[in-house]
Amino acid sequence: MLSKTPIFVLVDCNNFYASCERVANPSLEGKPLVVLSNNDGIIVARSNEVKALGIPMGAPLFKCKDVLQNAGARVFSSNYELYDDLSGRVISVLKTFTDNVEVYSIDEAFMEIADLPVEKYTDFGNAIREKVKLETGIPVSVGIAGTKTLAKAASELAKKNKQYGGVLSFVGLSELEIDAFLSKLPVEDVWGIGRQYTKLLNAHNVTNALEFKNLYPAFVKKKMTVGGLRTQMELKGVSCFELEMGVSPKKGICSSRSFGKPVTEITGLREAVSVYVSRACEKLRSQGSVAAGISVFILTSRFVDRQKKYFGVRHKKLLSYTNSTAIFIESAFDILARIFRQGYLYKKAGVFIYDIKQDTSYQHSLFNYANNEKFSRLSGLVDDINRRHGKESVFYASSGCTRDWRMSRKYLSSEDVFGIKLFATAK
DNA sequence: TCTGGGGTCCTAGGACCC
DNA sequence: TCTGGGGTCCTAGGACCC
Repeated sequence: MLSKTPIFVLVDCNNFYASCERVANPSLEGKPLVVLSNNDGIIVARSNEVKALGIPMGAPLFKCKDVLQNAGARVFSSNYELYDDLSGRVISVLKTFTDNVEVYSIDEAFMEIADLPVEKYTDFGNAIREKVKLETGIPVSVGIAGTKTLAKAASELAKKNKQYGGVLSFVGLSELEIDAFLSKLPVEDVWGIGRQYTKLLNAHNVTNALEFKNLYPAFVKKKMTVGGLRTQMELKGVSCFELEMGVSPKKGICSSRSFGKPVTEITGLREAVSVYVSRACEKLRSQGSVAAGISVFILTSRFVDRQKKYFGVRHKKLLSYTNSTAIFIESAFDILARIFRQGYLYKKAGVFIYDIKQDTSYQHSLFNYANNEKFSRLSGLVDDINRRHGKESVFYASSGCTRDWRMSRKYLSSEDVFGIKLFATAK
C-alpha cells in the first residue's frame, strides 16, 4: 500500500557546529567539545560527551570553564564559514533523494515524499542518514510522519533514544501507537512550545506531548492563540504547515553585535553602526529590495547596576525607498547623535532596516533623494568588488580601520580556549 | 574579567474614517 | 452635544524558532 497523503521527512544534524569541527579535524572524534557564540560568550553547541556532563545549552563560558577543563574538553569560537559550507553539502545530498527540500535552518531540512509503500519509510530514513554521513561526515537524525510537527517529534525521539538507530517513522502506525510515542516526549520538546507556554502548560498538569494533544482546543486557542491550535492539530495528524521551498525576501533586516570591549565614546559607536548599516544594506540589495525605515539601538551590559544601565533606540522613516548604504549611514548617524549619552559603557549596538519592498514595486517619491540613483549604483559596484575580492575589500571610511571594539573570536580553529594547539581548519 | 544573533507570526489597542 | 457601529491601518509587545 502506498501512503495516501504527503509524508514529511525531517532531517536534523546532530550537534551541528560541534560535528562540523570534527569533520574539519577528525582527531576531535570522541572527545568532549563545545562551540561558543559570537564574542565567545555562551555555549551554543555541545558534543554528546559535554551534554552528559550536564552543561546546558546557552551556558556562559565563564561559569563552566572549570568543569570543561577537568573533563579535557575542547572549546572553540564559532566558525560560520565552515558551518555554512558543510550545511550546503548536506542539503546537496538531500536533493539527490527528492527536489522537495525545504531548508529550514542551517542544520535542519524538511523533505516531502508521497509515493513509497508505508513500510519503506524507515529504510528511506536510514538511506538518507547513511549517505549524508558518508558524503559529508555529519551525523543526522531523521523523523518521518504525516505532519511537520509529528516529523519533528519523531526526530527528537530518534535523537534521544539510541535504540531507534537515529531514524523514527510514524508512517503506517495507528493513532494509539503514535500516542504511545507522544507520551514519551516532554511537552517543551514539541515544536512551537517554548519556555512561557511550557510554564503555563505545566501549571495545568500538562507535561508531555500526548497530554497537550488531548487538551480542550478552546483552552489552547484562548491561551496560545491560533499558533498553539495549529500545533495541536498537527499532533492529531492534521497537516497545517506546508513545505516551503522558495526563499522569501526578509521583511526586516537586523545587524548587531556585542563589542569585544566596552565603548564609551561616540566615535567608536559611529564606526560600529557604520559597519552594521553596510552589512544590512548589502543583505537588502542581495535580495533585490529597497527600504524606507531604519532603527538604531545602543545599550550597556545587562549585568551592571541599574544606574549604569542604558538602552537607547530611535526609529526614522526615510523620505523615499532606497538601498543605498550612504543614505542609510547618514540617517543612522542622525539617530545615533540623538540617542547617545555620555558616561556609559556601551556593550552592544545594532541597526534594523524595515519597511522593505521589492525593488520594482516602489513608487518614486516627489521628495526622492537627489542622488538616490547615483548612490544605488555606487553601492552595487561596492558589492561587486567585495564579492570578487573578498569581504570588505572596499568599505566606507566611517566604518574605521582600527575597530578595537570588534567582537572577539579568540579560539578559531588553531588553538582552543585552553591553549591546546590544533591543526588549521580545513576549508 | 567573561552572559549571542537574526528572524517569524500573532494580538491588542489606538488612530482614523464613514 | 451626545449617541453608535464597523472597518482599516499601523505599531508595540510577546510568543516562538534555530
